[in-house]
Amino acid sequence: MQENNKRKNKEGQGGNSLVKRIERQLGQLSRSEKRVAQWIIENVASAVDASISEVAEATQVSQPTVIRFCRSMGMTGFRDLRTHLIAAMQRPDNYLHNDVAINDDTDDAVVKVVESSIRALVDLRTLLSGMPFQAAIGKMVNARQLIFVGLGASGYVARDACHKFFRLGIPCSTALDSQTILQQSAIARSDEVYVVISHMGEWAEMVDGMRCARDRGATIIALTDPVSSLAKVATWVFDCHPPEDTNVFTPMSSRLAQLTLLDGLQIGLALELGEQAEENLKLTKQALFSKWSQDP
Amino acid sequence: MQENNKRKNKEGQGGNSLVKRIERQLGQLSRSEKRVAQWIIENVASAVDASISEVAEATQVSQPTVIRFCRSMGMTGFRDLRTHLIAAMQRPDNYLHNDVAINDDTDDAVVKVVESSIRALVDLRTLLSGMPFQAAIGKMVNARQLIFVGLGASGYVARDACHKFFRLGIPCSTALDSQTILQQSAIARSDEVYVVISHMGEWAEMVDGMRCARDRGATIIALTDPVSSLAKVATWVFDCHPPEDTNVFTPMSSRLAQLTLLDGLQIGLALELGEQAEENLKLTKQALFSKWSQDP
DNA sequence: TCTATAATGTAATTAAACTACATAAAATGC
DNA sequence: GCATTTTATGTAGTTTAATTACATTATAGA
Repeated sequence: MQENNKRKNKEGQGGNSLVKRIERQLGQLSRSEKRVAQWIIENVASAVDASISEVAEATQVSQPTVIRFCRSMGMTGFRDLRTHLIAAMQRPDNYLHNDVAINDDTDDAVVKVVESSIRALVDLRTLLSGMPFQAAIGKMVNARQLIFVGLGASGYVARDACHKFFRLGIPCSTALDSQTILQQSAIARSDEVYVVISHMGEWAEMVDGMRCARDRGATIIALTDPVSSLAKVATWVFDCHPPEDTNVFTPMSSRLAQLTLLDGLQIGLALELGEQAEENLKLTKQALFSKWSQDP
Repeated sequence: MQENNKRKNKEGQGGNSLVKRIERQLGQLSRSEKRVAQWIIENVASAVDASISEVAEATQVSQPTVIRFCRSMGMTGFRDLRTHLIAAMQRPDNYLHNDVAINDDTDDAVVKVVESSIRALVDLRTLLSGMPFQAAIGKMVNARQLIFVGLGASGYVARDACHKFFRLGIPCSTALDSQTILQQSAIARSDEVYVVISHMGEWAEMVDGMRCARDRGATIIALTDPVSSLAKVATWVFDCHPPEDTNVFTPMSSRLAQLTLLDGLQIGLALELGEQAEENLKLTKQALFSKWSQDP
C-alpha cells in the first residue's frame, strides 16, 4: 500500500502528461478503445468528472471496454485513470479551446468558458517577451499622474487598474467617456502617462484625444490591437488583440489578459519604485484587514 | 497580525493550499471531524488513494462522519475531496516560485504574475464541479431584476458583471457601497436575485443587508469564502476563497476567477433563456461594431 | 469453411459512496 | 437539577460505481 503510493506520485510529477501518452498509444488500441481514447482527449475536462458509466455512454461502448482501455494505458483501473487525469489537468497546456454551442448543457458551457479563459492567459504568456514593460515602467516611475482610459466594457478594466495603481501612492485618475477623454487630453502634460485600454483601438474620439495628449508630450501606453489607429498614436503598445469571434456566446476572455497585463505593470512598477511603494501596499492592505481580523 | 501563518509551516511533506485550508478550519470542526482532518493533514499522500472506509477505519470514526467532514470543507462529498487532494498534491510547494520577490527583475516578475493568474483559473477549473450553476441560473431565469453587490475592489467585478448581464436584456443594477446595499436590501423582493462578490465575506453591513434581503425572500448568490458569514446567509455559494497571501507583491488573481465564474453564469443563463437572449447579445454587439466597421 | 484468437458485450458481483433515521452527548432554559 | 432542545455521531440500508466472469461476435489464417 505504501509502495504503490510512491510510485504514483513519481509518475504524476514526471515529465509528459497523460493526455500525450494516450495520443501516442492511439495506434495500438482496438477500435472501441480508440473511441474512448479519442473522447477523453477531446473532453479531458468533462472526463475528469465523469463516472465509468458516463464515459461508456458518451462513447457508445460497454463499461468493461472502458476499463480495458484504462488497463491498456497501464493504469490499474478507472479510478486510477481518473487520478492521473486530474493530475494532468493541473498542467495548463492540456486545455484546448472549444466554443460554447447553443445546445450545450450548463456544465459543459461553464467548463468551456473557464478553459477559454485559461487559453487566453496561456497565449498571453507566450506574447510577454515582445512587450515593452521596461520602457513603459520607466515612464511611469517619473510620472506626475497616471490616467487610465477606457470606454464601455474596457472602462471597467481601466477602473480596476486605477484602483490597483493608486495603492502604490501615485496620483491616478480615470477617463471613461469621450467628453472626459477629450478634456483631459486637452490639458495633458509631458510628465503624465496615459494607459489606454481598447479592444480594437478605433473609436475616433479616443484616438483623437490620445493624439492630442501625445502632441502635448504625454506618454501613451496602449493595450490594444497593434494594427489599430490607436496603436499608431501610442508611445508604447501592448499587443492585446481579441480573437476573431463569430460566436455570441464567447465571453471576452481578452479582458482577463488585459487585467493580468496591468497586474504585471503594477507589480513591475512597485519593484521599480522600491521600499516606498512596498510600504504603501502594505498599509492599504492592513487598512482593510485590521477592521475585522483584530477583534475577537 | 500576519503571525499566525508562520505556525503552519511545520509539516514537512505536503504544504499545499487544500491542506492549509483544512488547517485553517480545524477550530470550527467537531471532535470526530477534527480527527479526520488531522489524519488527512498528516497522511496526505495515503489519503489521496484511500477509500472512504479506509479513512473511517484509520481515524476510528464512522463513514458518514468522513462525508460530513468533506461537506464541512465545502466539498460536495468524498469523491470531490479526493479530486481536490489529488490536484493539490500536484504542486507540493513550488507555489513559492510564483511569488514575486523584491529583487526580481521586471520580466521575471511579469512572468510570475501571469503564471499565478493561470494558476488561479486552473484552480477554479477543479472547483467547478461542486458549484451550483444549475440552481443559480434557475433562479436568475425568473428574476425580475439582478442586483450585483461588491465593495472596494470587488465593486469593479460587480460592475463588470452588471455590464455583462444587462446585455441579455434583463434589468440589472449594482450596489457598491454600504448605504446603497442596506437601502436596496430593505426593499428586496422574492423575485429578485442578488449576486454578491466578496473575498472574505465578513463585512458586517454587507452581511446584514444580505440577511435582510434573504429574509424578505430574495435569492442571494454569493461568490465568497464558503466558511464566511456571508456564505451562511447566502442561498447559493460559489467557492471563491483567495489564497492566503503574505506577500504584498501578489496581485489579487482571485478576482480573475470571479470574473470568469460570472462569465460562466452569464453564458449559462443565456443558453437557458434561449433565442431571445441570443438575439439581444447579437444586437448589443452589432450596436458597437456598426459604428465604424460599416463606413468605408 | 472451419478453427483459433482477439474484441466486445451481458449480466452478476463486489465495493464504494451516500442517505435516512436512531441514538447519544452536550448545551440551554427553567 | 431536571426537562428540552440542539448538536454530534453511529447503524443500517440504498444507490451508484467499479469490476469480474463468462458469453457472444467478429476477424484472420489454414
